[in-house]
Amino acid sequence: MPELPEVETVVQGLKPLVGATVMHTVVHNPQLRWPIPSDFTTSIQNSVIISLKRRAKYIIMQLSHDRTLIIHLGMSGALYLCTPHTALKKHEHITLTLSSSMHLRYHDVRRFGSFHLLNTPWQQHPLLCNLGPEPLEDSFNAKALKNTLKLKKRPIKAAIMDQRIVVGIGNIYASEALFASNIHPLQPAHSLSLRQYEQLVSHCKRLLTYAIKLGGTTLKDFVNPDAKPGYFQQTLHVYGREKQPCSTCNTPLECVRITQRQSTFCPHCQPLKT
DNA sequence: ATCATCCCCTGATGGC
DNA sequence: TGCCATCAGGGGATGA
Repeated sequence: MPELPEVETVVQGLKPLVGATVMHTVVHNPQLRWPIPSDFTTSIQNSVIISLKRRAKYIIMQLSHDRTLIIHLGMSGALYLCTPHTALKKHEHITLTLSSSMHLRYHDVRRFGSFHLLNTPWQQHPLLCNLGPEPLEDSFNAKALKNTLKLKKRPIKAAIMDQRIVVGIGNIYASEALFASNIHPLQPAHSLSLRQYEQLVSHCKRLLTYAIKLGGTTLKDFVNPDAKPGYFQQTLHVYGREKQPCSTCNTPLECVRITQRQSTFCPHCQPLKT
């Protein structure tokens, strides 16, 4: 599934499209996370792609005439380039024909992704105006995070997966960062020491940076909607490893549900401190 | 205001 | 082999 590093990789891979014009658009299935409005195809026609960037897990495509296309890949979304002759796959919902005569296709099995075409500044959009800091920027640091969460009783794992607290940390990175920091996922956020926040922040940054670096292997395959980074297979210590021995102490890993998400942890290495 | 819970969707998986 | 139930998950909507 696309996490922050994969979205970053997709954005880098789409950079060659800057300068291209959207000649023609076909919406094969408008039923995504939010329905694509019927005027989408005419509204985006003849737009020039000015720039591409990432904010949280959103792809921000700046277009001519002060329009912005915001794409979220949801759980299973993928963007890839192909020729017009490439057969349409089952879950391809949108095709953009570009001036380079290439197709940019959106593929999304579970349709949790979204397309929004804006004519207002994207920073003001309801979905983006309350986002927390980027985890790799200096504004995400131990002191600021501890201050933000000093009165919050919710589990630390729920807090760091909250978009308003910090963006881009999904279930995998939250689980792995907490394991690396020896923090129990149910630990109330306000009860963490500054030292623990320093560990947590630094491991979040380290894991995301490492995954972005490995995203390079995804980059060359990004035309393949089924491409999965080797990162997922290789370096996970707790995610998806319930009942398997801890890589540090061999204690069987345990699993709790936090905000409807599986949260695997080592009961020995990640003690709950009361 | 703050949280936990529900829900959207499909493919993979497991039980029978 | 087929059929059904269960589950995963980002994150907005809902309700306590």
